[in-house]
Amino acid sequence: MAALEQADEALSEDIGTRLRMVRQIYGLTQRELARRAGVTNGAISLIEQNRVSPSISSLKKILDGIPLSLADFFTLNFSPSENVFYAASELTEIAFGQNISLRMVGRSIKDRALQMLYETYQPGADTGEAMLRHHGEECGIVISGSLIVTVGAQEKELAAGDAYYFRSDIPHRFRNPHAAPCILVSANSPPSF
Amino acid sequence: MAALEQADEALSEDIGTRLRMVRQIYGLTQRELARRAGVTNGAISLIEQNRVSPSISSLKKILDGIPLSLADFFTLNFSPSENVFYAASELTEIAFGQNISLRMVGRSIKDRALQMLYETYQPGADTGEAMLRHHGEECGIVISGSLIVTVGAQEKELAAGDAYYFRSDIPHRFRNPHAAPCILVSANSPPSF
DNA sequence: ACGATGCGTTTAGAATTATCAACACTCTTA
DNA sequence: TAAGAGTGTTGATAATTCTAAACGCATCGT
Repeated sequence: MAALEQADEALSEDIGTRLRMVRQIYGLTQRELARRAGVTNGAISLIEQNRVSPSISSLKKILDGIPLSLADFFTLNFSPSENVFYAASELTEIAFGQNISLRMVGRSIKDRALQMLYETYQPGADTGEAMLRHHGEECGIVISGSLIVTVGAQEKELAAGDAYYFRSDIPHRFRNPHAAPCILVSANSPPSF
Repeated sequence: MAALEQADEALSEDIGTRLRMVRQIYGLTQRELARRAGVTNGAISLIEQNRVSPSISSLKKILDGIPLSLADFFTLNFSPSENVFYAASELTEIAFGQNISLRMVGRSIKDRALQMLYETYQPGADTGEAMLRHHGEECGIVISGSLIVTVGAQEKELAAGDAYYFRSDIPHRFRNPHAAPCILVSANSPPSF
């Protein structure tokens, strides 16, 4: 995990760091990767420390053990800045009215295809009669409390554990007429904000 | 020129053939590339014959002499199947109403995006021996007169109706050594000015 | 015809990289 | 705490790659 803290500027030409990152991202030890690739663990150690510059054939053998192509190895962005895990406190809050809290997962990620929100609807919260519409698709699942969801002509009260999935360009609305708050986790693609 | 006839299936893992193709496409000899890269011509010869598997450091030094990044070297498609030259008869006609004829250059080329220029080359005009290079792709078609076009190691005299399409970072040159002016319609992407 | 020039290839030896086995270190577990 | 299995690192040696200089073969100009 420690190596994942490395700066990503190193990735461009620092083959050793790049290999180490890739290996760790794939959850392999030097010995396990060496065994799969048919090379020695020492060789991988030396390469990762940039004490040698591997031949293409060696590097290819190693990457085959992951497996990963040479093109992908040099092309892909293995930057650790794209975190996998986010603590609850790391979700970024997005203002949306007074009674509604939207907390986004992985706000800093660029060029993504998916957006996930942790939504809290206080009693009386309502996205409004002027139904929401945008491109893409979205889905969600109610965690606690209950919520009335309107999609086009359909309307349903969803309780904890219930879920939905619809095309976002169908007009939709969320409201919580109950005394208890409602918590919902939703995802939509592509991101709407 | 002969090596350009190689099949493109060879490109995937055959580093030697891939290097030779790239070198020839860029119009360099083994010795010239070796001089630029700071390696010996013998090394390049051995690599191109796949008699050795170069170290990353060596390969990088060589590619720096072109110049070309490792990522591009493994990623880019240098397949000769993407023709550079198209005879007038090879332009594909696209129907567009009754009075309009559209003749497209390089119909088979995928994933492109470009913009177009109308160019006139007076007698003696020459973009110069210090070959042009920039990012993107460009193509063109000669309207009247004729023009000598050099792209990497390839050179051809294009007459009215003939055309070209190539990646702009391959050094290129246009000249009109004739007595009559030459009119050319060209397109490039992204726009260089 | 001829030498001069330029091309890719080849070979012996210097330089670099990979292997094998041992080492130091951190965990886990008895 | 001590044994055992896990990890990454290191040193001597074997294997591979790179260099330097020559070779054979074309092409060009005189």
